[in-house]
Amino acid sequence: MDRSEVVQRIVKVFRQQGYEGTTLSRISAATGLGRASLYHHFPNGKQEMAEAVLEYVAQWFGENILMPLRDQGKPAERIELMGDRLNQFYDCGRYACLLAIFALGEPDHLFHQQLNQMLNAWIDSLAMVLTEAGIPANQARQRAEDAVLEIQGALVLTRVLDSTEPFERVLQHLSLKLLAPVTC
Amino acid sequence: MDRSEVVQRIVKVFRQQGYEGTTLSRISAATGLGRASLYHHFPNGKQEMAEAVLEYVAQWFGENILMPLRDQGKPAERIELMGDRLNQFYDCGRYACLLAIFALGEPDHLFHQQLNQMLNAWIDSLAMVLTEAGIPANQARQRAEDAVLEIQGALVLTRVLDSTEPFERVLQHLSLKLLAPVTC
DNA sequence: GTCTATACACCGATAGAC
DNA sequence: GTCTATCGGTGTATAGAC
Repeated sequence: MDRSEVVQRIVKVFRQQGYEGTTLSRISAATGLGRASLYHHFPNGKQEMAEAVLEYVAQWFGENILMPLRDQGKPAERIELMGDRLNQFYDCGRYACLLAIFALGEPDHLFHQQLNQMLNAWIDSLAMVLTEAGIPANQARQRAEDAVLEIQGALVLTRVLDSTEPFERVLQHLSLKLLAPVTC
Repeated sequence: MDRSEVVQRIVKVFRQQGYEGTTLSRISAATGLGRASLYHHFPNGKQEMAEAVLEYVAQWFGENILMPLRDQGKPAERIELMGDRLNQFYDCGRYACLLAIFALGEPDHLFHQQLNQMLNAWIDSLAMVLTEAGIPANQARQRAEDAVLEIQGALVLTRVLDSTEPFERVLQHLSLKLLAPVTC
């Protein structure tokens, strides 16, 4: 089991338990590594594990969500691809979003700035696709923000209502809503 | 300081710190009561405090959000009123939603069923207003769910982006979107 | 009701043998 | 690298005086 596999298992714990709810015991159980081994791989302890988690997710997100958005191909297809990847990433909405989880606690939380940048990068990439599709810049930004907003909201509803329906519905209508002709 | 005031201060702690992040020390600091005093008021400790918090919020929510929705008056006005109350409740989106916070952890969390009921009650009440306004039942339910979804998403974005803009924007467009004429 | 004192478990983290 | 053993600190929870 290499480091990437270990980090992926830790990601799972943080996503399920939140930052405060994630304990070394749970991480130990999830990875099969003892406490001391964990400190061998992550000398700075829990915080370093959280940083590794965030780094892994940021990289995955960049490769699987942002890059396809900036890639070639029809706008609609790129957005559909993002939807597929999101569906995979969030397991039909059953997994919570680390952005939302790590944003809890004090507003000046450890990772706040990093989270802010990630979210903005996502919105920006999405907006760029829309401007490419001929949507005015301010409208594009707005719609992109709305799309991310709906995805985040859908994740909450999916968890609380115990149904993947909201998440799947939002994904289904993503490209249609985003690329709808400008009316006003 | 009566019990209600104490509970309100505890609510604040849970909303800011989440369930796991809320410690008796923080509650003690927020209320001015020592550990032992807290156990006098809530013999079952932290869990009972969380239950009291949820009960308080459920009651506030019922009186300030659900009742007005079921009340008399034009649908648009009732929805606007809900928006005002939400704006007050979430402090322009700066406060997180307890529904989302308490939904973390295992899917079969302590409060899951209660959260589920609260969210469903909200969606149902909203859908009822829409059917009253002449919107077909299935469409009404869908739109109501969408509205709650957008509010939850806006809370996440407002936190992470450090701007109340998304939340305020969502509230502003609530009644227009909900009561828009059916097109299909 | 609130205080001091305290019990006990678990937290994150470290040391040292292997 | 992983183990056992252990540290100091903090968590929840209680007991008993006032």
